[in-house]
Amino acid sequence: MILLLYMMFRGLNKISVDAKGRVSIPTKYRDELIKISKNELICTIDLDHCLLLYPLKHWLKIEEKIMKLPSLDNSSRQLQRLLVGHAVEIEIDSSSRILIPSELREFSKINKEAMFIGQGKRFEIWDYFAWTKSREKWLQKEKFSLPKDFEMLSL
Amino acid sequence: MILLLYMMFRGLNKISVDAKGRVSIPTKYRDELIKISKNELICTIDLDHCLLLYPLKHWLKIEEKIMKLPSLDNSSRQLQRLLVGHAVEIEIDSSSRILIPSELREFSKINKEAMFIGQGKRFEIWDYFAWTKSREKWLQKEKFSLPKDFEMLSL
DNA sequence: GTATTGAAGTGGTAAAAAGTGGGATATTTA
DNA sequence: TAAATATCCCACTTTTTACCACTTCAATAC
Repeated sequence: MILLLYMMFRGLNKISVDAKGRVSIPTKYRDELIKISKNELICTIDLDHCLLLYPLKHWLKIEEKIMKLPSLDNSSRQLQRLLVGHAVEIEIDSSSRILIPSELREFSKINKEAMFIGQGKRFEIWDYFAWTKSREKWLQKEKFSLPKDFEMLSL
Repeated sequence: MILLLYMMFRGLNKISVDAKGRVSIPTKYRDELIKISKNELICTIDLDHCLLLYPLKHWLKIEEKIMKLPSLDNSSRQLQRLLVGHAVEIEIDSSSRILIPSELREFSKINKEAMFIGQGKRFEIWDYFAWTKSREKWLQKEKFSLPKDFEMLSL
């Protein structure tokens, strides 16, 4: 694997979920993920009904931002309840698997097959079917409406 | 559990309420909660019809802020009556349970099943059904409108 | 092509821990 | 003092977790 100073996760893997809700971390991420997270991970939900997997250290920065939002503002409270409210500490077991808590599995509809997606400093975990269906939708690109500042984004 | 200098509570647990109105504190929070609160807790109501559970020490700061609001302002008086007016001291019993006062149970519609949610320095306790219903609503994310400064919040 | 080795993936079991309910005792309140 | 409520303690059930073992796949050597 190519080594970088600031490691970014990328790419996607189809993975299977066993009866207890365990998924094994794709091999190519294992060593790096354990190293940078010290096996302290946070899993939480995303507004798009998938799950987010963060190294704890990185999560804490996000959590801090979220919890500083004003307590009497409705949207802020909602975001706090959704993201922080669902955040669970998890760790990689001796077989390089993580156990996805049943609440999060239920929320994300993850059942037997999932998609594990590198997204920079975090991963997303999708129910496989939900992933393919969502992707189709995203590819109808007329539905894109990027914030103003990014309309000229050069890819 | 992962130890931090400034511990934040996060995550959620479904808990059952027994006939006496007791709920057991999820294990992962117990030690930390007893430690930082010295088993002096305050339970009060939230504007969203759930309950709030604070370590006394932290509650006192909030109470002070609320009571400093101008007495002749209607909203302030309302907030004072609601939050300070409903605040009750409670403690964790020898079985790591708390007894939710019947008035608060009644207010929050908490009956047999509840959701216990970590929210930074405090917890929220919801009736299970009310929680799931509210969550659905929050997830319709087009309804989100965060304060200006946070619109570009990078997760 | 086949055998061997090792790593990775998968599934299961058993021990431990946590959650739950209920009875008995104590305390408060009317 | 009686009734209602709160508290403590024990026991049962369910869930969780750690550990083990088997299968499958891939790479290498013969």
